[in-house]
Amino acid sequence: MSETTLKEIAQKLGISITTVSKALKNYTDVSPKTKAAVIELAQELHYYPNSFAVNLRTKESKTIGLIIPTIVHHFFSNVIEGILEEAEKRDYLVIILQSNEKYELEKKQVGLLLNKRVDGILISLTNETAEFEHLNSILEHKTSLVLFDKIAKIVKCSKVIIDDRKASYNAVTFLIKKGYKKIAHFRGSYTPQNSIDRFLGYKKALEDHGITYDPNLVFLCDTNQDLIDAYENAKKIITENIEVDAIFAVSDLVAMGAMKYLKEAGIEIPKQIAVFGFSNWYVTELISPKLTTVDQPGFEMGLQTASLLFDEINMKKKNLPVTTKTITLETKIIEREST
Amino acid sequence: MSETTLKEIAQKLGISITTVSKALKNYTDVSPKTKAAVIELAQELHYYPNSFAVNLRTKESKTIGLIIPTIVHHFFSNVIEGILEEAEKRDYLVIILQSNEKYELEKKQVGLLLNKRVDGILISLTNETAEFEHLNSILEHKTSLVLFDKIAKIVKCSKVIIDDRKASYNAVTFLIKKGYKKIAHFRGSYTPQNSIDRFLGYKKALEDHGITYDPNLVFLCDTNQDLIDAYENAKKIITENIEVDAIFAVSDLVAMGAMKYLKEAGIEIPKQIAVFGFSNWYVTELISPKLTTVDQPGFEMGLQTASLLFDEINMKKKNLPVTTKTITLETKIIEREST
DNA sequence: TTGTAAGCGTTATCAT
DNA sequence: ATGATAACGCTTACAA
Repeated sequence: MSETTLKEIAQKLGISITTVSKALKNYTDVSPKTKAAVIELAQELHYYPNSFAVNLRTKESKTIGLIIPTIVHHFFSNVIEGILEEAEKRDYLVIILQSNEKYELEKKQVGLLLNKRVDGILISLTNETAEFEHLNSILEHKTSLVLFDKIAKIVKCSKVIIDDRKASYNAVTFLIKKGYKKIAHFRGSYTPQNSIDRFLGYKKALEDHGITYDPNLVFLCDTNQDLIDAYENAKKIITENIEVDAIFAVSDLVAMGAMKYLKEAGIEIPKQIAVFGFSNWYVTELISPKLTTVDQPGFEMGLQTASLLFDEINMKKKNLPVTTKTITLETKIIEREST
Repeated sequence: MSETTLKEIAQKLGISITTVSKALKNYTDVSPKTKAAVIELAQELHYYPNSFAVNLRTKESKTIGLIIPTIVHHFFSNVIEGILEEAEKRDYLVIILQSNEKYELEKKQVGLLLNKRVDGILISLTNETAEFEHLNSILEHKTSLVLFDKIAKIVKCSKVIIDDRKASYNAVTFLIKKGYKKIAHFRGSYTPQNSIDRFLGYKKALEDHGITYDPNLVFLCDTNQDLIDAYENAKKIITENIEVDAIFAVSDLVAMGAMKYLKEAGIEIPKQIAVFGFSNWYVTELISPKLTTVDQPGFEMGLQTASLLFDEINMKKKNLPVTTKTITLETKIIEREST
């Protein structure tokens, strides 16, 4: 049973391929009679267009590519869900690639997607990414590009982000207003902008509220075992008797790593030390004490990112000028028991 | 800057398209001189083949499709990672679709992938899926298919699974050997085979060890809020004073939902009630007490599933007969603090 | 209303 | 060693 083609239908009906094609696409210039006949036979033979041929003709694949640092990650997997939902709505398929936080891999994957001739690309950059020719090459290929969450400001494309600095500023301000004075920060790697911004927000909040910033209260959790880094840093605080009454963590996982040690060491949370996370992973509600955190709208980010991309693809198709925009999503503090 | 084509290179070099094509593909019947010239110019013009045309010619897309119930799920996201890793190794791209546990959606998505003419399809079925024509239609299209984790035994294709019944049997036997006698089971929905098998393993283990099976000790956690179901069921056990000294849960999340209530109610785990999970989600090590669970090798399952598919695709390409196989992955008990 | 024919960019067959 | 030509299956001016 070979695949049915337009040609086959045309032959069986004794008409031209053109007419068959038109009949199936609701062209006005086909008689109702032939149209009906074509449609009937097409259904009978289970005809469906050969997408390879359509792609070649129309020069579009109705497919987009997504490059993401890690899939096994509460925030990113939510973003993926949002992207898939929007793509489904728009009749697009999504090719997903995991860059594994490796710049070289990300670069290679951009190449793969360009080769595949996807209609657009969505990327959240790796922590290593510091050069951007691969992104610019996407633009040069006239392929639409939208960056999200981990972005590069210099690249001239649309972006969807949260205001990490502000979110972090608000979180720390919240702690200060609650009376905490010795607030440590468990920060992420030095390169990604999010991590930098969250640190900056932390610092600014302290300064704005008359607390002198103390670099010794900033602890690095930057390996891919950040959870363990956090555990060790908490241990350091306790064993070295560093004076700390609250910890503001760069992520929920880091917060949980810290809490794990604190609980094991018999430290009461938040009485002795408060802990503040970042992301609002649903697990943070399952642990005790429930973690206070910043809600980072992953699903919504996915939705908006994809939406922006599809809008841009459509504009380009109509030869209309595309303007890049940056959407900043709102975050909010979820107060629970750990602060 | 339009895309470079073979034609363009041929014209610039004053040779035929055929020769250019051959030169770029290491055919033996091209003189070293022209070959060198072609390759040089191709590089200069950043030539890369138009995949749409290649697809049409070769009738393959070097792309596979993956349909999965939920992405935001510790086990499934690990499977995805495994699949992507294997696909990368074999130079394939992966289109991912989320069926959201909806049979109708799964069915539609199979259609989308078939339309897209992917070279193969990977599916973990939804809990609702009870009819299989859509899967058989994949086979009729001569498209390779591999089912994993949530499979349908009747469908004639390769499969990768774990032995849920055995894993569950072993888990419950472990509890019995530890001296627990009133073992409750927090089970999953009635339809999916995994859920049924885990229940059956539970029941068999009791019977084989002289404990009469008591249906009143089986609690259903089947909504998409299974975590909350578990919480409520645990509450029921405590408030209604149901005699239980251990809970064997169908998943880690369900186990955590139960633990959440038990901890809130001041029940000591495992002293008063032990809790046993299923999957070995990394979070189970982060909570206290650390959860005893069954290690379910998600990443490995992804690797094997994809590998099976690619092998099958290759066999088909060579017109060799394909034999379907079922791989059963080993699970093991991870003993921690909750039992 | 219907059909002819060109073209999308490759690959493969068969001559030269 | 090189090239002419057909074919993959579809879309779309343009004719009839």
